[in-house]
Amino acid sequence: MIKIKFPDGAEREYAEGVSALDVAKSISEGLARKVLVAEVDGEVWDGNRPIHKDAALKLITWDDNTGKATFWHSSAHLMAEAVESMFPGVKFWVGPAVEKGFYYDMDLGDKKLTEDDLVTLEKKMNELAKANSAFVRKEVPKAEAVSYFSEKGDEYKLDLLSNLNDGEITFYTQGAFTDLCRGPHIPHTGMIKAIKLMSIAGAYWKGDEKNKQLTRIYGVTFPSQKELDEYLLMLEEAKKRDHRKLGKELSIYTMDDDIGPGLILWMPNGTIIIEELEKLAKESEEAAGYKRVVTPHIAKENLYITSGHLPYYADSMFPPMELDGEKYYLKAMNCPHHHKIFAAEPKSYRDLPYRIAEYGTCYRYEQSGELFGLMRVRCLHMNDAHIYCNKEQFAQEFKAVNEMYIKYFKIFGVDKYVMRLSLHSPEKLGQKYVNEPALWKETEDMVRKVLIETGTPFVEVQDEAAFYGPKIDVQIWSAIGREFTLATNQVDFNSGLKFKLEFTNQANEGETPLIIHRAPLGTHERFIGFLLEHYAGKFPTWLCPVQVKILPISDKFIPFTQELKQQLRAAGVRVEIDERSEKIGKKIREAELSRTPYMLVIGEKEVNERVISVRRQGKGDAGTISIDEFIKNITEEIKNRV
RNA sequence: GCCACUUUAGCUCAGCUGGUAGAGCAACUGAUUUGUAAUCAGUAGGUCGUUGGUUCGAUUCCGACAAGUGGCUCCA
Repeated sequence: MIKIKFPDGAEREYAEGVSALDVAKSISEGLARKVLVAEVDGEVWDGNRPIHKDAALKLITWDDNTGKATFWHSSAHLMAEAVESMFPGVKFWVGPAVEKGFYYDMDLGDKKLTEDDLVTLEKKMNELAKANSAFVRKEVPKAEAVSYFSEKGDEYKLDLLSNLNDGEITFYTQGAFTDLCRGPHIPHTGMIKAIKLMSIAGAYWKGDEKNKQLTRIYGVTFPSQKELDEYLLMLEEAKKRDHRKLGKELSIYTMDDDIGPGLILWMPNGTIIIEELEKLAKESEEAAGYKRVVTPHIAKENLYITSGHLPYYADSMFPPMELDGEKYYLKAMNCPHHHKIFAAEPKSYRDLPYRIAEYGTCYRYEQSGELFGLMRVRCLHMNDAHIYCNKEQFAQEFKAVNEMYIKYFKIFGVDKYVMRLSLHSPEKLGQKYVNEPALWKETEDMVRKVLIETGTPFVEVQDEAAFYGPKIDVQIWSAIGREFTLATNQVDFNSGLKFKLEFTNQANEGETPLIIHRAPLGTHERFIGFLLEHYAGKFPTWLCPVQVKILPISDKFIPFTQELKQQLRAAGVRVEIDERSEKIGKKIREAELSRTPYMLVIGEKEVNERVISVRRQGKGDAGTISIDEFIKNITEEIKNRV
């Protein structure tokens, strides 16, 4: 007999060799039907794998993320089984669970998959699922595994095997399909009740674009049809928040084939939002001691040779234009221009920290496949600034920048974001990163220290730094789940040296400043794209292109509404009148759909009593109020940016 | 840039297997003068993304290109 200890502390005795599923059954049949996998002494195990010694056991169901991941990983095997039955000779690479579902990468030779194939595959998977095939685990000696896949001519699995040792190789078989796999798996295929194959994509082997491109199929599965339906409905809902859809509906921006891909035309509504954001940025930057500068959109090649951008990023810049025997590039970043402003006049330690800011226009030749609405464009406006300081000032400056981020997030009510401390990879020094190991270590430690001291939650990631230094990226997610860097705060120990920037220190010696690159609001493009999705189009009043819509009940009341409009405009409120001879219901409907925060319904009663009836977007009738009081409230709301 | 898919009126979308196109909303005109999410009628609007090819004939079939979409790679 062995002792099994449960998470609640209870202990029960079972025969040696008992499985997690047996244990579940001893508790209840219903539970046993739900158990997908188990944790045995903290290690994830197949539910039907025998336990031979005393152990702590946790039964894992769909409610647990580990359960979902296992379910989806097993689903990937089920899909592979279906694929192999349809396309014998297919070779598989890896098929992991992802955040929502799973994929499997495979080499189908010359066969091109189409969406019709997905439908057929789905059918086949459903059929195979109903067979209730158990996932059977088998430990295999390396030599045997190698010969198995050698016979199949499967170079991909042989590649995986080359990194594994005897004793850690297991095969899993369900039905007619056997795969090299660490496991664990759910008990049997019958638990997979609802299947949806989402898309076909090309994916480079090992994620390297120099390698062969494999076919990747994405799918998602659920233990019930109901959950799949709910998930698909949720996807539909998310699409309604997509900034590309909202941007069109609310006339924020447009694009045009004759202008070019990734080039945004900001319509009047979008421009109002831009101007409000700039106003906010200018206010807070002025308060934080920044000075504003303006620099040109282009510069000579030599600037980017000095900055070191050309060797690293020439491919991401628009090709140069030749003028008077000189090459000029559209700027892809503002920093070199700003460095030249720093260098224009001699600096002493008394001038530091020297902070200059610009809503700079940058052009980046993003790969065509990378463009994505407002989130990834080729012409962008950065909320950019550079802070030149000495090492003693660094912590304070870096901290102040982080505080500005947090202040903005509060204003916009952003709570779902991750601060990512992006570090370099030592093995890529001299390639992706400037070859200054000591400076890398020093600055990375400084940044980490500031984050810890200020209690800012963050995650560390390797190989995400800028080429000139470590950075903090703020990661956010689009409505359809794609991840983006919204804002960035970077340390640069390199450009000061490259541009021979200097200030005279207290000892009357020349010293190179540290530079902080920061863009708390990222770019107009990405930030407004993000805000559209964040607010689902319902901007707070201070950001709204049209803050008040006046809706006269009939033509008779238009003179009064014009008077009202003048008063509101004089108070700095953006206001429009719907003068059409439509019924009030229609005017309200359209004002609601355009997400106008305040609607003022004006009829006979209002004109006679010189009051206004207020309706709030999404909230309905808000009662009657005096004109003065309304103006006082709304201007207060706008001023406080609530 | 790579893989897959898509492109029909301002918008959302119909249009079976080839015989040059339709709806709703929007726009315009007229009627209506309206009390908190769509008043009625009429009019106009499209070389069916561009460009080659197959065909007596292409929105429809095939190719190229462009733009967009889902991924991969990339992302200063």
